Amino acid sequence: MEQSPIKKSSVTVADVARAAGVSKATAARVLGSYGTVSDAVRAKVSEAAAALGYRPNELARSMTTGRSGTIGVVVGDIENPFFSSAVRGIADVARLAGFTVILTNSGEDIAAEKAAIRTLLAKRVDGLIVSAASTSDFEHLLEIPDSGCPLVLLDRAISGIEVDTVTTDDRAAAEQATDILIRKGHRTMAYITACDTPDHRLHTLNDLQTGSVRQRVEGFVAVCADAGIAAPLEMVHLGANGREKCAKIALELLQSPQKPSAIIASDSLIALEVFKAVQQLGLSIPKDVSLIAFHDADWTAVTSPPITVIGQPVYLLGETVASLLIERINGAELQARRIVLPTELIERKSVDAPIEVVSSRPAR
Amino acid sequence: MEQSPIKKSSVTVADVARAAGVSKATAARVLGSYGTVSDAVRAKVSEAAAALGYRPNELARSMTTGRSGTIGVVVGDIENPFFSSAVRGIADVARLAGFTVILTNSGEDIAAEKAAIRTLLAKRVDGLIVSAASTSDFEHLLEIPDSGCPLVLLDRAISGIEVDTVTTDDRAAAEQATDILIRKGHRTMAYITACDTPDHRLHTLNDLQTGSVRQRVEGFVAVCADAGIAAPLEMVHLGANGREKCAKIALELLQSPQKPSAIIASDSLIALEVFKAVQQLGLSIPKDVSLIAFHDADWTAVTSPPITVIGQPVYLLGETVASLLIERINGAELQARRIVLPTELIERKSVDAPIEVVSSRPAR
DNA sequence: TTGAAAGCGATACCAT
DNA sequence: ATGGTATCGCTTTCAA
Repeated sequence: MEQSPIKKSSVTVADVARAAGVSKATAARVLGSYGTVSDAVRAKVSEAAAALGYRPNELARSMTTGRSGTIGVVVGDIENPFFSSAVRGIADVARLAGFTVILTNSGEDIAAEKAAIRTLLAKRVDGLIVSAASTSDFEHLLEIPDSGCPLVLLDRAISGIEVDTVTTDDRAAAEQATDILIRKGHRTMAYITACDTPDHRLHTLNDLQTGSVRQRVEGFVAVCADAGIAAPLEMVHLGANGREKCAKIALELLQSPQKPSAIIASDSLIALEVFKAVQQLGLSIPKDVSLIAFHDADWTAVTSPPITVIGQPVYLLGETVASLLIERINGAELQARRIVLPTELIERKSVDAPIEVVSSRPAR
Repeated sequence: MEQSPIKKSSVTVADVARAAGVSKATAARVLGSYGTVSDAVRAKVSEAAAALGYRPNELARSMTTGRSGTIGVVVGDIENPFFSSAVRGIADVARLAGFTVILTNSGEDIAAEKAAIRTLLAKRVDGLIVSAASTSDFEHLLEIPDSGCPLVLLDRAISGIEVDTVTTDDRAAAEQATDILIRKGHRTMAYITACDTPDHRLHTLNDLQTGSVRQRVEGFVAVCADAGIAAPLEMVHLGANGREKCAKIALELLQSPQKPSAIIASDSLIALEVFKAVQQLGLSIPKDVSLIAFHDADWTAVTSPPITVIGQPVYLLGETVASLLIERINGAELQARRIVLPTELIERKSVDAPIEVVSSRPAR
């Protein structure tokens, strides 16, 4: 009496081999498509496998081959369109190369990031892509290549760690944006970011733990300084993570006595909250306040006015980071590569001269 | 002469056991935290493990325990904010329960979906969440529970398959939206969806392969029929997948002699293209055309005018589907549950009466 | 509490 | 071309 093909415990190579009347080794050869087998045997085994409903156990295979066919990805927040787009790029390249993606959200929390990496390493991913939450706390990242697992950094470089890194030219982009604003006559600006410090104030550039933001603020500050604007660091506003906090910051800023005449939003989520706040207060862009946002989110083109943005090749960023990683997995032994993708300032209608130019020249 | 702790091939329980001077079994007990060990031994082993830089091999563990601690997720497109939000919900619940998520994009392609599922099953995921591309081609889905792997359907129910399913009340939502439009006096409407058929035309409701869309169109058609509107099926427009195709459809529709006075967009991506098309043609919402969109994407509140939408609890959808799956993984043996989450019509400013009401009443 | 040994499901090396 | 068998790293009886 034959067993029904639907049995709980799975069918193994041994089962198939028995059914086909060959050795385990031979059955394994055809099922795993390696080695050499005669056509006759191949047919017999395939048939038996189909009849029994054989499904390979990739875990067992991974254990002996040492490759899991999996790459781990750690990002801050998959809900952020920036990351979803990058992840899509990663996933597409990975799939084409025969890899599968394990995705984890760190929520930009360093402890969560560490835990995620530990888990991923335990699952023996063939490689790891991480968008690091901190530029200073990265010992756990160093352990990755040490344990023999290739690592590629996404969007955020870390100077103390020699691995492939793919970023966009954040500094140049920020300089360009700031420059445009200053040329228009802006002197009081605000750079809003989700980054934060314990006391929510920015004392030095070293307080900025997100690599990309650090670069941008450096650019912002440098251009401001060149223009003779005092204390540019004080124009950087931290802690805009999550809708509420973000809205609160935007609202306070726009109602403050030192209301900036222009705002640079460090991502599209922040830009959206700024936009909402402006509407809510009955102000208008760019008359009352100019706005430039990082990330050319799809909706930024349809608002009134459409928003001037720094377009980043996000999908490409994902594709590139995945490609580099896969090269490493396949054994490429080269120096660490640092790829910087260009951005593009897309001028729309959210920037204009400030209403009252507070110039340093004597009035009248 | 001791080996450096940084050796290529990984440190195993056996290595730790040797270093700690205990048996492999004992070392495994403390490293895997199971069984009973004396405190003294535990300390010794832990110490040795730390010194050697031991990292557990989850693959090996999975092979003997039969659990991989992983759940597979198959969605159409992670870049679509609908799915990113749902995936975030899934990932959060999964992480709390100690599971990790393998994410795959099907691109709504049935072959890709099948391949993904095969791979996931081979990797021995503990459970599977899929947003099925087709309501009719689902034999491959049936094999999932047959092979002993719990399956939960996300957002799209399939009548022929008895598994847990979490959806939103698409039909009711569509009825409500359609009703609002008709009450305002609209008779010529357009329902735009990414769904498609070989000839891009909708002959019968059965042509609709996406579960959720099928429900919505049923609602749309039913309410239209109730209102005495002829041939509502012809008001359903297919193939709006991808920016270009989507834009093309919107543009054609808005310039056609039978220009609809109202449009229902089946997701936020479509709504955006419609919005762009309207702007591009110099038309205005809601004067020239009314618009209602499925999915309360964040930006829909800030456009001019803000868009009336059908808010879906997407993150909750993800959380729920993950919770159900995990219950099953933990052995829950109940009948298939079909959970339908409520939606909420959020009225903003994109709906108004049509300019010229083509009524069936005699003119004047 | 601890240890010895038998799997788990594949691959891989060595014969034949 | 095929078969026998050790092996991967861990868990899990079963004894001691």
